Amino acid sequence: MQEKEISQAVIRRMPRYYRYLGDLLDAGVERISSNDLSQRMNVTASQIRQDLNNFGGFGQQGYGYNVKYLHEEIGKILGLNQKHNIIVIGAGNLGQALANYVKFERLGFMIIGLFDVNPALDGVTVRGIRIRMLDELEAFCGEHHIDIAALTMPKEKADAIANRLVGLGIHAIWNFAHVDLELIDKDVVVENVHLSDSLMQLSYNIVKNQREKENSR
Amino acid sequence: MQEKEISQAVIRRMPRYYRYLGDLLDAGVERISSNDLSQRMNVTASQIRQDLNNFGGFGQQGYGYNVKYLHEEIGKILGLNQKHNIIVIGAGNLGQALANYVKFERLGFMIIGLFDVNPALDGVTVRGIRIRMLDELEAFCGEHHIDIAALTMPKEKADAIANRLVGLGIHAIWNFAHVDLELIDKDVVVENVHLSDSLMQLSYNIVKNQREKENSR
DNA sequence: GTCAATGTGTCAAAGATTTAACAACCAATC
DNA sequence: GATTGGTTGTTAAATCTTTGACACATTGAC
Repeated sequence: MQEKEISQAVIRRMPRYYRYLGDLLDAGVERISSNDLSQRMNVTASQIRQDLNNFGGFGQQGYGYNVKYLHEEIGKILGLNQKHNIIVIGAGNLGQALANYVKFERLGFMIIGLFDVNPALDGVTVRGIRIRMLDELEAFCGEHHIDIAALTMPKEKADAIANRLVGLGIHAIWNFAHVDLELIDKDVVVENVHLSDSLMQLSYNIVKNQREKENSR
Repeated sequence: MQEKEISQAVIRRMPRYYRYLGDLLDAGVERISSNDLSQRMNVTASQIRQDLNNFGGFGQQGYGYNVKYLHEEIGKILGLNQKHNIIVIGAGNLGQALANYVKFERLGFMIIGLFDVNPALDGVTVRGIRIRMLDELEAFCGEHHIDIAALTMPKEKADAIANRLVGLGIHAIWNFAHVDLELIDKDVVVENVHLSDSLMQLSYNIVKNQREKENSR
């Protein structure tokens, strides 16, 4: 039934296309060729055409791509044509930062709940969103349809909470805790944001750069 | 002079090895085989051996890898044997979240400065780090050796600030702003953390999952 | 309406990454 | 100190990804 599995390498590039097309749209550009776009984005035109063709032919020979249409289509591919409700578990700085990020709402990601265990935070609101205690989780999930749970709490508690959420029917986890979640249900979609890993990668490249400079002297 | 370029695909996996080896170390495990590790990490043993061999032979036939030694060596590869000073530009929730993240310090990443343009934040301290106004940037960078600048401010200002930092001699940028930085110096190392992109990837996989479930009914 | 210019979709080649296979080596036991 | 079992480093094959090339459709100028 599946058309054909599309590699995650391709998927990783789609949000970037979406962003560039959005910028072009804002700038009033009506049409664009893969060649023109490739120069702006610093990738090959071939890659752009190949990537887009995974999802069907959005362009027209001799014309290029209609910016508005392509932007919309990529939006659909990424699921941005539907709203996604998010709850954030862990209302510390990071959790609150996510709640304050207005950009997400424009993409259809609505943060509708914040949870924590710290009684000092009970009832505090962040951009109109009330922080609730974790024991209200079950009731809240019963009342609202939740698509995504963002985990921004210490890693020690991540597995337990994640599986509690899975038990409540949540199918997607945006994981900021620095562990690989071990979930009871293998069908749950997990996207990890491991800031330490990102920092270590940066560090590797710094050291590499240093070595290269030393060697070229 | 360069030994051999190591692909970023390999580098991306190194922090994860580092983390697992750290956990094993804490658990008191002395030695581990690529096979055992591969099962814990859910990758192939072949990949582990191949990855590690990019940097030299850390193991011993018939024995495996010494956990402590390998952990240290990967640390060195990732540049964790030296301290890195970080300044954060943008002392909003995200900037403060980074400043509060104690984990980074244990890896040698020291956040020593926070900068913002909001006068209401002037002089406020986060975990002992004083928030400074952006016009103090030049003086601060003159007094301290800065390795990394983390950009957690709105994307509109990112390019200007980034190039100002590059002008001050900073060679690495940890970019949380949702733009591709256009830098005057191509030798600067940039590591992007695009949370929106990550969320869109998650969204794609949610929609994909939905489709698959529908099709299998 | 014709024709040159443009630019996609697609196929094939090149390149990169991952996996499998195995020889060479070490550890541990007897 | 020989022998068995275990495990690496490394080579080769398989797979996946990216790039290049071009047939063919469409546009726009005249």
